[in-house]
Amino acid sequence: MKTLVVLLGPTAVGKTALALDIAQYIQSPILNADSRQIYRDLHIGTAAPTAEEQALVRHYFVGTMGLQDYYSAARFEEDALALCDKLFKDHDRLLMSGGSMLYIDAVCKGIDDIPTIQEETRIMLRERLETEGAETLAQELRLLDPEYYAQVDLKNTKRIVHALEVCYQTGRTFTSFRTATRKQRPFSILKIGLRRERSELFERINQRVDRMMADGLLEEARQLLHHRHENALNTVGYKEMFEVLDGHWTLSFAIERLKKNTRVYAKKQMTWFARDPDIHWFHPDESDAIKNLINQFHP
RNA sequence: GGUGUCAUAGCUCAGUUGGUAGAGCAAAGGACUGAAAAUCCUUGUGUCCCCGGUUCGAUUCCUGGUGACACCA
Repeated sequence: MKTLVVLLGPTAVGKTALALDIAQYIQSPILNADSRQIYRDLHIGTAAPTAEEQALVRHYFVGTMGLQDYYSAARFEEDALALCDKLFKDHDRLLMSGGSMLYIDAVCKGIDDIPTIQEETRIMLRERLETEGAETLAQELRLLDPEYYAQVDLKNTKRIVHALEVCYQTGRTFTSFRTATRKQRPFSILKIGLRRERSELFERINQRVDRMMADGLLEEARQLLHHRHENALNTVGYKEMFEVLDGHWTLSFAIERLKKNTRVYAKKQMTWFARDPDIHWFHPDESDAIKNLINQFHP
């Protein structure tokens, strides 16, 4: 039986270093599950694996997409499964490492099959949102998909817009695509979660932000300024630097906000992962215990 | 050493004409199915510096401490 070992945890907890260790131990490449490190040109701000680290272990899904390319959790599910299928021919165990919650769940549990929304539909809805407002769109959703309207957080405009996109493009309700069934995988999955004391994690986040600044995050953001409206750059680290480059924020204020926003992100990840009963939790220093667990794992 | 001002949430402060208190920041909790590092929701945590006094009742007024700051020596 083939096994996918999934190493997950909040940002800055120490996944990258441990992943290199584990990958070498089980002789696997690393399948990176990170919705931002997958983009080319986002090096410093996403703390992406460096060239040296990538020379030690083969990495997939790092720097493979252009900033303007459309990508999603569903695409990741598809790409990752295809890659697993291929790599399992030569490996009994593969390592996936990352912190993008929905990406990990898409691979481990599956995500509903919903048609990819075409560019025209997306643009049309975006324009209607701007001209007619969220309330009008919400009322329209009430007519087109009353069931989802009753469930959705009506203040979360993104959700409403997406549901309408699906309704328009397919002529079906968004609800009809939402099966919420857990997909079966042709391999077993072992989830290993990394966690630290909150104060310890926050201290690491602060230090990492300081290091990013020293490594030239502001300059990296300056190079990417003309791509700022791409979703790839709607990202902690770059958003704050753009405010500085616009002259809206001082650098020191931006650094404080960047640290805070990273802490909030880490908290959000922990909340998400805490709901998953399949995760085995460890401190990042417990690499021996983690290796033992991997060895003992016989599904 | 003397005089004055201040002492309230993790921080910076407001406030209570005497009925145990609230803003900002920081923080905490949560939702989540195709943009997810996205998007969205909820929450005030407190010996009001300490010992006494006055009072039905003191964080508030008074005496005395302690600490910080300022000015004078």
